Amino acid sequence: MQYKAVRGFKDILPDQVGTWTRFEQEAKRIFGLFGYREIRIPILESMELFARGIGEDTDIVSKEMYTFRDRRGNHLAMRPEATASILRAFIEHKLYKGSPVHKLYTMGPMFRYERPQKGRRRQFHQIDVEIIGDPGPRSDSELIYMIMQLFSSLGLDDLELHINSLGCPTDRGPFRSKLKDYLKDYTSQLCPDCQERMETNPLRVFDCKVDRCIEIMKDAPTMLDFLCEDCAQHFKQLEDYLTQLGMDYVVNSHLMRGLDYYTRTTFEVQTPELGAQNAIAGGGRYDNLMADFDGPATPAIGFAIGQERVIELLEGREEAGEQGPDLFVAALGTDAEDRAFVWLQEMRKKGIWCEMDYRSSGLKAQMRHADRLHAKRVLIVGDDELAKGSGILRDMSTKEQREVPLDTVVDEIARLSHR
RNA sequence: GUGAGUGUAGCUCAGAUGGCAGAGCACUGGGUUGUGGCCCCAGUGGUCGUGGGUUCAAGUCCCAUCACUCACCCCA
Repeated sequence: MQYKAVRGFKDILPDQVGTWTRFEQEAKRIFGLFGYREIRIPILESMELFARGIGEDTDIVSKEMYTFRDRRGNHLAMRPEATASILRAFIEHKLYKGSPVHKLYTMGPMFRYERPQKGRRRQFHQIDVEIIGDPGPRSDSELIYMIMQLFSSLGLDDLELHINSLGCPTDRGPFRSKLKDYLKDYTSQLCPDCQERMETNPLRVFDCKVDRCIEIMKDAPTMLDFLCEDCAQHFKQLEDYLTQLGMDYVVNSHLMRGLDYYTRTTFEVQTPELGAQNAIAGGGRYDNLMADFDGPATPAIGFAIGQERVIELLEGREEAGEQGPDLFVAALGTDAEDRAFVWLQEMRKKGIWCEMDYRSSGLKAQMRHADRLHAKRVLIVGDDELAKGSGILRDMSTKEQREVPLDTVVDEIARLSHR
Protein backbone atom coordinates (compact mmCIF):
# COMPACT_ATOMS: atom_id res chain seq x y z
CA MET A 1 0.00 0.00 0.00
CA GLN A 2 1.43 3.27 -1.15
CA TYR A 3 1.21 6.29 1.06
CA LYS A 4 -0.11 9.50 -0.39
CA ALA A 5 -0.30 12.99 0.96
CA VAL A 6 -3.64 13.52 2.66
CA ARG A 7 -6.40 15.20 0.78
CA GLY A 8 -5.90 18.90 0.21
CA PHE A 9 -2.28 18.79 1.41
CA LYS A 10 0.39 19.24 -1.22
CA ASP A 11 4.12 18.72 -1.56
CA ILE A 12 6.09 21.63 -2.89
CA LEU A 13 8.76 19.97 -5.02
CA PRO A 14 12.33 21.21 -5.58
CA ASP A 15 11.49 22.58 -9.02
CA GLN A 16 8.78 24.76 -7.50
CA VAL A 17 10.56 25.96 -4.39
CA GLY A 18 12.50 28.62 -6.30
CA THR A 19 9.29 30.46 -7.13
CA TRP A 20 8.22 30.30 -3.51
CA THR A 21 11.45 31.66 -2.09
CA ARG A 22 11.67 34.42 -4.68
CA PHE A 23 8.14 35.45 -3.82
CA GLU A 24 8.77 35.40 -0.09
CA GLN A 25 12.07 37.22 -0.34
CA GLU A 26 10.57 39.93 -2.47
CA ALA A 27 7.78 40.31 0.07
CA LYS A 28 10.28 40.64 2.88
CA ARG A 29 12.28 43.19 0.92
CA ILE A 30 9.26 45.36 0.20
CA PHE A 31 7.87 45.07 3.71
CA GLY A 32 11.27 46.09 5.05
CA LEU A 33 11.11 49.27 2.96
CA PHE A 34 7.87 50.16 4.72
CA GLY A 35 9.22 49.40 8.17
CA TYR A 36 7.53 46.10 8.90
CA ARG A 37 9.06 43.51 11.20
CA GLU A 38 8.57 39.79 11.09
CA ILE A 39 6.78 37.92 13.84
CA ARG A 40 6.53 34.14 14.02
CA ILE A 41 3.56 32.59 15.70
CA PRO A 42 2.54 29.00 16.48
CA ILE A 43 0.44 26.83 14.24
CA LEU A 44 -1.72 25.63 17.14
CA GLU A 45 -3.80 27.80 19.39
CA SER A 46 -6.63 27.17 21.75
CA MET A 47 -9.79 26.70 19.74
CA GLU A 48 -11.44 29.38 21.79
CA LEU A 49 -9.14 32.06 20.39
CA PHE A 50 -10.40 31.56 16.85
CA ALA A 51 -14.01 31.06 17.85
CA ARG A 52 -13.94 34.37 19.68
CA GLY A 53 -11.91 36.26 17.10
CA ILE A 54 -13.31 35.10 13.80
CA GLY A 55 -16.87 34.54 15.00
CA GLU A 56 -18.72 31.44 16.15
CA ASP A 57 -21.15 31.58 13.26
CA THR A 58 -18.67 31.98 10.46
CA ASP A 59 -18.09 29.00 8.17
CA ILE A 60 -14.45 28.97 9.16
CA VAL A 61 -15.21 28.34 12.79
CA SER A 62 -18.39 26.34 12.51
CA LYS A 63 -17.22 23.78 9.98
CA GLU A 64 -13.74 24.33 8.61
CA MET A 65 -11.36 24.15 11.53
CA TYR A 66 -9.08 21.26 12.30
CA THR A 67 -9.66 20.82 16.00
CA PHE A 68 -8.65 18.18 18.49
CA ARG A 69 -8.00 17.61 22.15
CA ASP A 70 -4.45 17.12 23.29
CA ARG A 71 -3.43 14.53 25.88
CA ARG A 72 -4.44 16.80 28.63
CA GLY A 73 -7.86 17.45 27.16
CA ASN A 74 -7.20 21.01 26.00
CA HIS A 75 -9.27 21.94 23.00
CA LEU A 76 -6.87 23.08 20.28
CA ALA A 77 -7.16 24.15 16.68
CA MET A 78 -4.75 24.36 13.77
CA ARG A 79 -4.83 27.99 12.76
CA PRO A 80 -7.20 28.86 9.91
CA GLU A 81 -5.73 32.38 9.68
CA ALA A 82 -3.07 34.46 11.37
CA THR A 83 -4.62 37.64 12.68
CA ALA A 84 -6.07 36.17 15.86
CA SER A 85 -2.71 34.69 16.80
CA ILE A 86 -0.87 37.92 16.15
CA LEU A 87 -3.23 39.84 18.39
CA ARG A 88 -2.94 37.17 21.05
CA ALA A 89 0.84 37.45 20.93
CA PHE A 90 0.63 41.22 20.88
CA ILE A 91 -1.46 41.25 24.03
CA GLU A 92 0.34 38.38 25.76
CA HIS A 93 3.73 40.06 25.43
CA LYS A 94 2.32 43.53 26.05
CA LEU A 95 3.87 44.91 22.89
CA TYR A 96 1.55 47.90 23.26
CA LYS A 97 3.71 49.04 26.14
CA GLY A 98 6.48 49.82 23.69
CA SER A 99 5.95 51.75 20.52
CA PRO A 100 2.38 52.98 19.93
CA VAL A 101 2.31 51.58 16.41
CA HIS A 102 3.44 48.13 15.35
CA LYS A 103 3.84 47.01 11.78
CA LEU A 104 4.11 43.25 11.61
CA TYR A 105 4.12 40.47 9.09
CA THR A 106 4.26 36.71 9.19
CA MET A 107 4.01 33.90 6.69
CA GLY A 108 3.25 30.23 6.84
CA PRO A 109 0.70 27.46 6.51
CA MET A 110 -2.97 27.79 7.45
CA PHE A 111 -5.52 25.00 7.66
CA ARG A 112 -9.13 24.85 6.66
CA TYR A 113 -11.20 21.73 6.11
CA GLU A 114 -12.81 22.54 2.79
CA ARG A 115 -13.35 20.65 -0.43
CA PRO A 116 -10.19 21.28 -2.47
CA GLN A 117 -10.42 22.99 -5.84
CA LYS A 118 -8.40 25.37 -7.97
CA GLY A 119 -6.71 27.85 -5.65
CA ARG A 120 -8.03 26.16 -2.54
CA ARG A 121 -6.24 23.63 -0.41
CA ARG A 122 -6.75 22.34 3.09
CA GLN A 123 -3.24 23.39 3.93
CA PHE A 124 -2.49 26.65 2.21
CA HIS A 125 -0.04 29.45 2.82
CA GLN A 126 -0.59 33.06 3.61
CA ILE A 127 1.58 36.11 3.93
CA ASP A 128 -0.08 38.15 6.61
CA VAL A 129 0.53 41.82 7.33
CA GLU A 130 -0.85 43.97 10.14
CA ILE A 131 -0.61 47.56 11.28
CA ILE A 132 -1.61 47.74 14.91
CA GLY A 133 -2.17 51.05 16.65
CA ASP A 134 -3.04 53.51 13.90
CA PRO A 135 -6.68 54.35 13.15
CA GLY A 136 -6.10 56.62 10.18
CA PRO A 137 -6.84 56.22 6.51
CA ARG A 138 -3.18 56.88 5.76
CA SER A 139 -2.31 53.49 7.17
CA ASP A 140 -5.11 51.94 5.14
CA SER A 141 -3.92 53.44 1.90
CA GLU A 142 -0.26 52.75 2.60
CA LEU A 143 -1.02 49.13 3.33
CA ILE A 144 -2.95 48.80 0.11
CA TYR A 145 -0.27 50.66 -1.79
CA MET A 146 2.37 48.33 -0.39
CA ILE A 147 0.58 45.16 -1.42
CA MET A 148 0.06 46.44 -4.95
CA GLN A 149 3.71 47.44 -5.02
CA LEU A 150 4.65 43.88 -4.13
CA PHE A 151 2.49 42.40 -6.86
CA SER A 152 3.80 44.82 -9.41
CA SER A 153 7.41 44.08 -8.54
CA LEU A 154 6.62 40.41 -9.02
CA GLY A 155 5.46 41.24 -12.52
CA LEU A 156 1.76 40.92 -11.75
CA ASP A 157 -0.10 43.78 -13.36
CA ASP A 158 -3.42 42.48 -14.56
CA LEU A 159 -5.05 42.84 -11.16
CA GLU A 160 -8.12 44.58 -9.83
CA LEU A 161 -8.27 46.32 -6.49
CA HIS A 162 -11.69 46.40 -4.88
CA ILE A 163 -12.43 48.49 -1.83
CA ASN A 164 -15.44 48.93 0.37
CA SER A 165 -16.37 50.09 3.84
CA LEU A 166 -18.36 48.04 6.30
CA GLY A 167 -18.77 50.97 8.66
CA CYS A 168 -18.79 50.52 12.39
CA PRO A 169 -21.12 48.27 14.42
CA THR A 170 -23.51 51.15 15.05
CA ASP A 171 -23.90 51.75 11.33
CA ARG A 172 -24.47 48.15 10.57
CA GLY A 173 -27.55 47.61 12.69
CA PRO A 174 -29.79 50.05 10.83
CA PHE A 175 -28.35 48.95 7.52
CA ARG A 176 -29.11 45.33 8.26
CA SER A 177 -32.74 45.99 8.98
CA LYS A 178 -33.07 48.25 5.95
CA LEU A 179 -31.56 45.55 3.80
CA LYS A 180 -33.86 42.93 5.27
CA ASP A 181 -36.84 45.12 4.47
CA TYR A 182 -35.68 45.44 0.92
CA LEU A 183 -35.13 41.71 0.55
CA LYS A 184 -38.54 40.85 1.94
CA ASP A 185 -40.16 42.01 -1.27
CA TYR A 186 -38.09 39.52 -3.22
CA THR A 187 -38.05 36.57 -0.86
CA SER A 188 -39.64 34.15 -3.29
CA GLN A 189 -37.27 35.16 -6.07
CA LEU A 190 -34.07 34.65 -4.13
CA CYS A 191 -32.15 31.39 -4.38
CA PRO A 192 -32.66 28.98 -1.47
CA ASP A 193 -29.25 29.85 -0.03
CA CYS A 194 -30.06 33.52 -0.01
CA GLN A 195 -33.44 32.98 1.59
CA GLU A 196 -31.48 31.33 4.35
CA ARG A 197 -28.91 34.12 4.45
CA MET A 198 -31.63 36.73 4.62
CA GLU A 199 -32.24 35.61 8.16
CA THR A 200 -28.75 34.62 9.34
CA ASN A 201 -26.58 37.20 7.63
CA PRO A 202 -28.31 39.39 5.03
CA LEU A 203 -25.03 41.09 4.06
CA ARG A 204 -23.90 37.81 2.53
CA VAL A 205 -26.59 38.01 -0.11
CA PHE A 206 -24.36 40.63 -1.71
CA ASP A 207 -21.82 38.10 -2.89
CA CYS A 208 -24.22 35.45 -4.15
CA LYS A 209 -23.40 34.33 -7.68
CA VAL A 210 -26.88 33.38 -8.81
CA ASP A 211 -27.93 35.67 -11.66
CA ARG A 212 -31.33 36.57 -10.28
CA CYS A 213 -29.88 37.38 -6.85
CA ILE A 214 -27.21 39.57 -8.41
CA GLU A 215 -29.93 41.39 -10.32
CA ILE A 216 -31.99 41.92 -7.21
CA MET A 217 -29.02 43.22 -5.30
CA LYS A 218 -28.22 45.80 -7.96
CA ASP A 219 -30.87 48.07 -6.52
CA ALA A 220 -30.41 47.09 -2.91
CA PRO A 221 -29.41 49.73 -0.38
CA THR A 222 -25.65 49.74 0.09
CA MET A 223 -23.60 49.95 3.23
CA LEU A 224 -21.84 53.02 1.88
CA ASP A 225 -25.08 55.00 2.14
CA PHE A 226 -25.40 54.11 5.78
CA LEU A 227 -21.98 55.13 7.01
CA CYS A 228 -21.89 57.51 9.93
CA GLU A 229 -20.10 60.83 9.59
CA ASP A 230 -16.77 59.46 10.81
CA CYS A 231 -16.86 56.30 8.78
CA ALA A 232 -17.84 58.18 5.64
CA GLN A 233 -15.04 60.64 6.21
CA HIS A 234 -12.60 57.78 6.73
CA PHE A 235 -13.63 56.16 3.47
CA LYS A 236 -13.43 59.41 1.56
CA GLN A 237 -9.93 60.08 2.85
CA LEU A 238 -8.89 56.58 1.89
CA GLU A 239 -10.08 57.23 -1.63
CA ASP A 240 -8.26 60.56 -1.71
CA TYR A 241 -5.00 58.99 -0.64
CA LEU A 242 -5.31 56.14 -3.10
CA THR A 243 -5.89 58.66 -5.85
CA GLN A 244 -2.92 60.74 -4.75
CA LEU A 245 -0.81 57.59 -4.88
CA GLY A 246 -1.95 57.03 -8.45
CA MET A 247 -3.78 53.81 -7.76
CA ASP A 248 -6.57 52.31 -9.80
CA TYR A 249 -9.37 50.85 -7.76
CA VAL A 250 -13.04 50.12 -7.91
CA VAL A 251 -15.47 50.83 -5.12
CA ASN A 252 -17.34 47.59 -4.72
CA SER A 253 -20.20 47.93 -2.30
CA HIS A 254 -20.85 44.20 -2.66
CA LEU A 255 -17.47 43.27 -1.24
CA MET A 256 -18.17 41.44 1.99
CA ARG A 257 -15.85 39.56 4.28
CA GLY A 258 -16.36 36.17 5.81
CA LEU A 259 -14.78 37.04 9.10
CA ASP A 260 -16.84 38.88 11.66
CA TYR A 261 -14.18 41.18 12.96
CA TYR A 262 -13.89 43.60 10.08
CA THR A 263 -14.91 47.23 10.43
CA ARG A 264 -14.70 50.15 8.03
CA THR A 265 -12.18 49.57 5.25
CA THR A 266 -12.17 46.22 3.49
CA PHE A 267 -10.42 45.39 0.26
CA GLU A 268 -9.58 42.55 -2.03
CA VAL A 269 -7.15 42.06 -4.89
CA GLN A 270 -8.59 40.00 -7.71
CA THR A 271 -7.19 38.37 -10.81
CA PRO A 272 -9.13 37.31 -13.89
CA GLU A 273 -6.81 34.32 -14.42
CA LEU A 274 -7.66 32.01 -11.57
CA GLY A 275 -11.21 30.80 -12.05
CA ALA A 276 -13.60 30.83 -9.14
CA GLN A 277 -11.04 31.55 -6.43
CA ASN A 278 -10.04 34.88 -7.87
CA ALA A 279 -9.01 36.72 -4.71
CA ILE A 280 -5.25 36.62 -4.28
CA ALA A 281 -5.26 38.94 -1.29
CA GLY A 282 -7.84 40.39 0.99
CA GLY A 283 -8.12 42.21 4.23
CA GLY A 284 -9.50 45.11 6.11
CA ARG A 285 -9.68 47.09 9.27
CA TYR A 286 -10.59 45.51 12.59
CA ASP A 287 -10.75 48.28 15.13
CA ASN A 288 -12.61 46.32 17.80
CA LEU A 289 -10.88 42.99 17.76
CA MET A 290 -8.21 43.96 20.26
CA ALA A 291 -10.84 44.89 22.80
CA ASP A 292 -12.74 41.69 22.04
CA PHE A 293 -9.61 39.87 23.15
CA ASP A 294 -9.52 41.89 26.36
CA GLY A 295 -6.54 43.87 25.21
CA PRO A 296 -6.32 47.66 25.32
CA ALA A 297 -8.66 49.14 22.71
CA THR A 298 -6.38 49.55 19.71
CA PRO A 299 -7.31 50.09 16.08
CA ALA A 300 -5.70 47.84 13.50
CA ILE A 301 -5.77 46.86 9.86
CA GLY A 302 -4.31 43.94 8.00
CA PHE A 303 -4.46 41.69 5.00
CA ALA A 304 -3.49 38.23 3.90
CA ILE A 305 -2.08 37.08 0.60
CA GLY A 306 -2.96 33.59 -0.62
CA GLN A 307 0.46 32.31 -1.61
CA GLU A 308 -0.67 29.35 -3.69
CA ARG A 309 -2.85 31.63 -5.76
CA VAL A 310 -0.03 34.05 -6.41
CA ILE A 311 2.39 31.22 -7.14
CA GLU A 312 0.01 29.90 -9.74
CA LEU A 313 0.11 33.26 -11.50
CA LEU A 314 3.88 33.41 -11.17
CA GLU A 315 4.42 29.93 -12.56
CA GLY A 316 2.86 30.96 -15.85
CA ARG A 317 5.62 33.52 -16.26
CA GLU A 318 9.23 33.18 -17.32
CA GLU A 319 11.77 31.85 -14.87
CA ALA A 320 15.17 33.35 -14.24
CA GLY A 321 18.03 31.32 -15.70
CA GLU A 322 18.97 28.45 -13.46
CA GLN A 323 22.14 28.61 -11.46
CA GLY A 324 24.54 25.68 -11.51
CA PRO A 325 27.61 24.56 -9.60
CA ASP A 326 30.90 26.42 -10.01
CA LEU A 327 32.59 23.14 -10.81
CA PHE A 328 31.80 19.59 -11.75
CA VAL A 329 34.61 17.09 -11.34
CA ALA A 330 34.63 14.32 -13.92
CA ALA A 331 36.86 11.63 -12.51
CA LEU A 332 37.74 8.45 -14.37
CA GLY A 333 38.98 5.43 -12.49
CA THR A 334 39.05 4.68 -8.78
CA ASP A 335 42.26 6.60 -8.02
CA ALA A 336 41.05 9.77 -9.65
CA GLU A 337 37.61 9.41 -8.03
CA ASP A 338 39.19 9.13 -4.60
CA ARG A 339 41.38 12.18 -5.15
CA ALA A 340 38.39 14.12 -6.49
CA PHE A 341 36.25 13.12 -3.56
CA VAL A 342 38.70 14.78 -1.17
CA TRP A 343 39.10 17.88 -3.37
CA LEU A 344 35.36 18.32 -3.37
CA GLN A 345 35.18 18.59 0.37
CA GLU A 346 38.15 20.99 0.46
CA MET A 347 36.58 23.20 -2.17
CA ARG A 348 33.24 23.30 -0.38
CA LYS A 349 35.09 24.39 2.74
CA LYS A 350 36.32 27.32 0.65
CA GLY A 351 32.78 28.17 -0.37
CA ILE A 352 32.78 26.62 -3.81
CA TRP A 353 29.68 24.90 -5.07
CA CYS A 354 30.93 21.71 -6.65
CA GLU A 355 29.63 18.29 -7.56
CA MET A 356 30.73 14.95 -8.93
CA ASP A 357 29.11 11.71 -9.93
CA TYR A 358 29.73 8.82 -7.55
CA ARG A 359 28.47 6.22 -9.97
CA SER A 360 31.78 5.57 -11.78
CA SER A 361 30.36 6.15 -15.23
CA GLY A 362 32.06 7.06 -18.49
CA LEU A 363 33.19 10.55 -19.40
CA LYS A 364 30.31 11.14 -21.75
CA ALA A 365 27.80 10.36 -19.05
CA GLN A 366 29.59 12.61 -16.61
CA MET A 367 29.68 15.45 -19.10
CA ARG A 368 25.98 15.03 -19.66
CA HIS A 369 25.43 15.09 -15.93
CA ALA A 370 27.50 18.28 -15.62
CA ASP A 371 25.49 19.84 -18.41
CA ARG A 372 22.22 18.93 -16.79
CA LEU A 373 23.34 20.57 -13.57
CA HIS A 374 24.36 23.69 -15.53
CA ALA A 375 27.89 23.46 -14.16
CA LYS A 376 30.06 26.41 -15.14
CA ARG A 377 33.27 24.37 -15.42
CA VAL A 378 34.30 20.76 -15.50
CA LEU A 379 37.58 19.40 -14.20
CA ILE A 380 38.51 16.21 -16.03
CA VAL A 381 40.86 13.85 -14.23
CA GLY A 382 41.78 10.36 -15.43
CA ASP A 383 44.81 8.10 -15.17
CA ASP A 384 46.78 10.17 -17.71
CA GLU A 385 46.16 13.36 -15.78
CA LEU A 386 47.08 11.79 -12.46
CA ALA A 387 50.34 10.55 -13.99
CA LYS A 388 51.12 13.97 -15.44
CA GLY A 389 49.98 15.77 -12.32
CA SER A 390 47.66 18.08 -14.20
CA GLY A 391 43.95 17.98 -14.95
CA ILE A 392 41.90 19.43 -17.79
CA LEU A 393 39.68 22.35 -16.91
CA ARG A 394 36.84 22.94 -19.35
CA ASP A 395 34.67 26.02 -19.48
CA MET A 396 31.21 24.72 -20.33
CA SER A 397 29.93 27.80 -22.10
CA THR A 398 33.01 28.71 -24.17
CA LYS A 399 34.23 25.09 -24.50
CA GLU A 400 37.78 26.30 -23.82
CA GLN A 401 40.04 23.80 -22.12
CA ARG A 402 43.38 24.16 -20.42
CA GLU A 403 45.63 22.17 -18.14
CA VAL A 404 45.84 22.97 -14.45
CA PRO A 405 48.38 21.50 -12.02
CA LEU A 406 46.64 19.13 -9.64
CA ASP A 407 48.57 20.04 -6.51
CA THR A 408 47.18 23.58 -6.58
CA VAL A 409 43.88 22.80 -8.24
CA VAL A 410 41.74 23.62 -5.24
CA ASP A 411 43.20 27.10 -4.91
CA GLU A 412 42.95 27.70 -8.63
CA ILE A 413 39.28 26.83 -8.69
CA ALA A 414 38.69 28.98 -5.64
CA ARG A 415 40.36 31.91 -7.41
CA LEU A 416 38.17 31.46 -10.49
CA SER A 417 34.93 30.90 -8.63
CA HIS A 418 35.17 33.83 -6.30
CA ARG A 419 35.54 36.39 -9.04
C1' G B 1 -21.68 18.65 2.54
C1' U B 2 -23.73 18.74 -3.12
C1' G B 3 -22.84 18.17 -8.54
C1' A B 4 -20.03 17.01 -12.95
C1' G B 5 -15.57 15.14 -15.24
C1' U B 6 -11.07 12.16 -15.04
C1' G B 7 -7.81 7.83 -13.19
C1' U B 8 -3.06 3.42 -18.52
C1' A B 9 5.18 4.11 -17.89
C1' G B 10 8.65 9.34 -13.89
C1' C B 11 5.62 13.32 -17.15
C1' U B 12 1.85 14.33 -21.28
C1' C B 13 -1.46 11.11 -23.37
C1' A B 14 -3.21 7.12 -27.40
C1' G B 15 -5.58 2.35 -26.87
C1' A B 16 -14.28 2.09 -31.74
C1' U B 17 -17.18 -2.59 -31.82
C1' G B 18 -13.91 -7.26 -25.25
C1' G B 19 -8.65 -10.89 -28.21
C1' C B 20 -0.49 -10.65 -26.75
C1' A B 21 -0.37 -2.97 -23.11
C1' G B 22 1.52 1.63 -26.99
C1' A B 23 3.72 6.72 -28.50
C1' G B 24 6.29 11.26 -27.44
C1' C B 25 9.25 13.43 -23.63
C1' A B 26 12.51 11.96 -19.62
C1' C B 27 16.18 8.26 -18.03
C1' U B 28 20.37 4.53 -19.33
C1' G B 29 23.73 2.72 -23.09
C1' G B 30 25.82 3.01 -28.00
C1' G B 31 27.13 5.71 -32.69
C1' U B 32 32.27 9.04 -30.77
C1' U B 33 36.79 2.37 -26.63
C1' G B 34 38.16 10.04 -22.70
C1' U B 35 34.43 15.37 -23.82
C1' G B 36 27.83 18.10 -22.68
C1' G B 37 23.60 20.39 -25.65
C1' C B 38 21.70 18.79 -31.78
C1' C B 39 21.06 14.20 -34.62
C1' C B 40 20.65 8.68 -35.28
C1' C B 41 20.12 3.63 -33.03
C1' A B 42 18.93 0.56 -28.95
C1' G B 43 17.40 -0.41 -23.97
C1' U B 44 15.15 0.09 -18.86
C1' G B 45 10.48 1.22 -17.03
C1' G B 46 3.24 -0.93 -16.20
C1' U B 47 -0.31 -4.99 -9.81
C1' C B 48 -3.98 -0.32 -16.62
C1' G B 49 -6.43 3.75 -9.04
C1' U B 50 -8.45 -0.38 -5.70
C1' G B 51 -11.97 -4.52 -4.72
C1' G B 52 -15.65 -7.54 -6.57
C1' G B 53 -18.73 -9.38 -10.83
C1' U B 54 -19.94 -11.00 -16.18
C1' U B 55 -16.96 -13.82 -19.87
C1' C B 56 -13.15 -19.07 -22.78
C1' A B 57 -10.92 -14.06 -22.51
C1' A B 58 -11.68 -7.38 -19.31
C1' G B 59 -7.44 -1.38 -19.84
C1' U B 60 -12.24 -2.00 -22.54
C1' C B 61 -18.72 -4.25 -20.03
C1' C B 62 -21.40 -4.07 -14.81
C1' C B 63 -21.30 -2.85 -9.39
C1' A B 64 -18.81 -0.78 -5.39
C1' U B 65 -14.93 2.05 -3.42
C1' C B 66 -10.83 5.51 -3.26
C1' A B 67 -8.22 9.51 -5.28
C1' C B 68 -7.64 13.70 -8.42
C1' U B 69 -9.82 17.92 -11.10
C1' C B 70 -13.41 21.70 -11.73
C1' A B 71 -17.77 24.01 -9.94
C1' C B 72 -21.40 25.05 -5.83
C1' C B 73 -20.61 26.60 -0.83
C1' C B 74 -16.92 29.65 1.41
C1' C B 75 -12.58 32.25 1.31
C1' A B 76 -6.58 34.05 0.77
